[in-house]
Amino acid sequence: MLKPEKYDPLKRSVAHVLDIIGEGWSILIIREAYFGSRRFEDFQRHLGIARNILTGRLKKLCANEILDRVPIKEGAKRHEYVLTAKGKELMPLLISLTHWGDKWVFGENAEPVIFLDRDHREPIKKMKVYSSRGVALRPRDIMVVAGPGASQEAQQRIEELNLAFDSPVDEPPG
Amino acid sequence: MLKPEKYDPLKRSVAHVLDIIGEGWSILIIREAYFGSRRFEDFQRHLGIARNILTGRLKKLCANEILDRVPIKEGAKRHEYVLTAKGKELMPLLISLTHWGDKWVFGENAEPVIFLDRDHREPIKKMKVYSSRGVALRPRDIMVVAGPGASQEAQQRIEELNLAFDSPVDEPPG
DNA sequence: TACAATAAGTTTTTATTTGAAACTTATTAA
DNA sequence: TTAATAAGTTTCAAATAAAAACTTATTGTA
Repeated sequence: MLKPEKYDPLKRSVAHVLDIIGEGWSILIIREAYFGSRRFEDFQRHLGIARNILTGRLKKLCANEILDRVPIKEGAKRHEYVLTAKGKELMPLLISLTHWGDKWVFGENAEPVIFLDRDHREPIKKMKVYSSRGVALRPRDIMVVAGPGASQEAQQRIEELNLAFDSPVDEPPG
Repeated sequence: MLKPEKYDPLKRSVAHVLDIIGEGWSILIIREAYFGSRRFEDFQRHLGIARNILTGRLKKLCANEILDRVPIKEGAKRHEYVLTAKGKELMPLLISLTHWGDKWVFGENAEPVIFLDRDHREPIKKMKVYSSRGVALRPRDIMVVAGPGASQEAQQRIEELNLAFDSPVDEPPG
C-alpha cells in the first residue's frame, strides 16, 4: 500500500502499524487467534479465506512477531500459530473496533458478540480515551505534539496544526 | 475482500466494520481528518494517495457516514469532508493503534506523535481494557458471549469456544 | 500393514484493485 | 483575461487477491 519513503512526516506513526496489521484479513486472523484458533485449517475454515492468502498473512504476522509459529510437538513438521505478547496487546484495538461496530453498525441490542470480564461475567467497559487523571476525553479535549521520534517535517506540521487549532476563530487579524 | 454471506458466524462482528474502515488508506484518511484536513487537496497532499483512490475512499466514507460532504459555502460546488459523530468516535481505535505502534514498533522514546490532554498538557492514559468496575483486564481475564445479534451458528461456535476455554486441561476424560 | 482421510501448504489461472499520470471542468486570484 | 489552483475522471500498466486443483506429510483405522 505505501512505500516506506512515504511514511513521513505525520502519517508514519500509524501507516507503519497499518503495514503490519492493516492488510485485508490480518485483523480477522488475529481475532481468530484470540478465539482459540491455532492451526492453519482452523483459520481457513472459520474465516473462509483462500489458502494461499492465509499462507501469506500468517507468514507476515509471524515475521512481525504478532504470531509465533511453533511445532505441534518436538520435531514435528506441522505447526501452530500462537499469539505473542505483542499480538495479545492488540486487544484494545480489537475491542475498540468491536465496540464501535456495536454502536454504529449493529446498534444497541443487536451486538453480535459481547466481551465479559471473566471473573464477574459482566460486560467490560466501553473503550474510551482517558486523561492521565482518569477523566474521559472527547476528541476536542485531545491535542497532539511531536514525540522524540518525529521527523523534522512532522514536527513542523504538528506545530502548524496546533497553531491552527489554538487560534480563536474570531480573533481580529491585527 | 469479503462477500457478505461470508460474514457469519463469528467474524461478522468485526468483518463488517472492516469493510467500512478497513480498506487501505481509509484509516489514514480518517486520521488526517482528525488532524484538520477537510479538502480533497489536503488529503491528497498530506497522504500522497493517488487521486482516483482518494475519490473512491472519500465516497465510501461518506456513504457510510464517517465523513460528511458539505459545500464550502451555500450553493458552492466544492466540498469539504468533515467527520461525523460516528467518525469522531473512532478516536479510541486510532489511539489504540498509535499506542500499540509506540510500544511495539517505534519503542519507548521514539514515539512519532504523542496525544495530550489539552487542558493539562499531559499525555493521555494508554488505552486499556477495563472491567465495569474499573479494573484493567488482561486478555485471559476476558471472555466472549453471544449477543442479541448473534446468528445461530455464531451462538454455537461461541459456546464451543467457551467450553474449550473453561474445561481444565488436566481433567480426566471420563 | 495398507488405505483413507485430514492437514498444511503450493501452483496455476483469472479477476479485482491499485497506482501513476494525463486530462477535464470549475473556481479563485492577479 | 489569463493563469493558477481545486476537485475530480479517465486510461492503462502493475500488483494483489480469489478460487480451485494439486502436492506432500501425517494421522487414524480396518
